[in-house]
Amino acid sequence: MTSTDPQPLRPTRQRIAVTEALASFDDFRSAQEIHELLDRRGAKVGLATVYRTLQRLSESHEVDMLRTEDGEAVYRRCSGTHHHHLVCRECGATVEVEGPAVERWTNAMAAEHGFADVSHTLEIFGTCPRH
Amino acid sequence: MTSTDPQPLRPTRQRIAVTEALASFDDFRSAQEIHELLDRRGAKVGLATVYRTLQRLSESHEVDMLRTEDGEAVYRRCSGTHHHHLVCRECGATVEVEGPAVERWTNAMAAEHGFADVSHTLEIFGTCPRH
DNA sequence: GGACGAGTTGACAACCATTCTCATCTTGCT
DNA sequence: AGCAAGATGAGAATGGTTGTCAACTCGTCC
Ligand SMILES: [Zn+2]
Ligand SMILES: [Zn+2]
Ligand SMILES: [Zn+2]
Ligand SMILES: [Zn+2]
Repeated sequence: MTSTDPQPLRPTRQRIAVTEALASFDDFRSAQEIHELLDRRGAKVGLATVYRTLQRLSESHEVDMLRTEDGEAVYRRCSGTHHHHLVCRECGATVEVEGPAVERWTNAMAAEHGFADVSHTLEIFGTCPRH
Repeated sequence: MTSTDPQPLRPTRQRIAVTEALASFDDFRSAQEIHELLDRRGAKVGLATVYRTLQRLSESHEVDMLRTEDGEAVYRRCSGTHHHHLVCRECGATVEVEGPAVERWTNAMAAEHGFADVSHTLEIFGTCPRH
C-alpha cells in the first residue's frame, strides 16, 4: 500500500473538546446542539469546526451518525463493533443492538442480485418503556 | 372511529401529473428532479406543489422515500407491501427486497427492550452488476 | 346554473442545516 | 527557530425544503 493512508487527525484542543462532549451524553445530538453544549462548558470551538470534526469522526467510524426523520444529521459516541440502534422517538434514548442474522441477510440479498461493495443502514424507532 | 380520517386527496391535474411522472422511472429521484421532469414534459406544476404532493404520497405509503447520504429526500413509486431496497450507489438502480426474518428480528429487539409503536428503516447500498 | 367553503396552487420569500472562503493560527518535525 | 501541512473560525454563501397568502378549483347544496 503506497497510496491513500487515512491521515492521523491531530489532537487539537478543539477536537479533544468535541470528543469529551461526545462522552458526556448518551443520545443522538445534532452538530448545533453539541456546539451549544461546548459553549455552555466554556470551550470555545467554532461551529464549522464542530461540523468538520463530527464528520471526520463519523467517517472513521469513531462516532455513529444517523439522520432524523427530517434529514438532520445527529451524532453519538459508539462502540467499536458494527451495530445498529433502537431509538426512542420521544426522548432519544438509544440502545445498541447487534444481529448477525441481519448482517448475513443483507449480504445474501446483495449477492443474490450481484451487488458488490455492500453497506447498509438500519435503525429501529419506537417509544421506550418510560414513554 | 369519529376522529382523524386520513382525507381522500383530490385528484387534481397537478397530482395526476406527479403520479404519472413517478410511474415513468424506476430509480429514486429528488423532488427537484421530478419537478424538472414535469417541466420538460410540459406539465406546469409548481415546485412547492411537487414537494407537498410527494410528502403526502410518502406519508400515505403510496411512494417510497429515503434519504441519500447527504440527507436529501428521494422518491420512488412502490409496491403496496412492506419492503426494503437494494440501491446502486453509481446509477441508482433499485431492487425491492423482502425479508420476514428481518422484520421478526426488529420486532424482537424492540420487544426485548420494551419499546412500543415500532418502525424501522433499512436500506442496502452497493454497486450493481453493471458497475 | 350560481353560490359557497374547504381544499389546492404557485410565485416568492424565508428558513436553516451545512459547507465554503480564506486569512490567520498550530502542530509536527528537523 | 523555521517551515510546510494541517486546522481554525467568522462570516458569507449554498441549497433543499417550508412558509405565505392571494388567487383558483372542486364538490356540493340550493
Ligand atoms: Zn423515551
Ligand atoms: Zn449491520
Ligand atoms: Zn449501477
Ligand atoms: Zn422492514
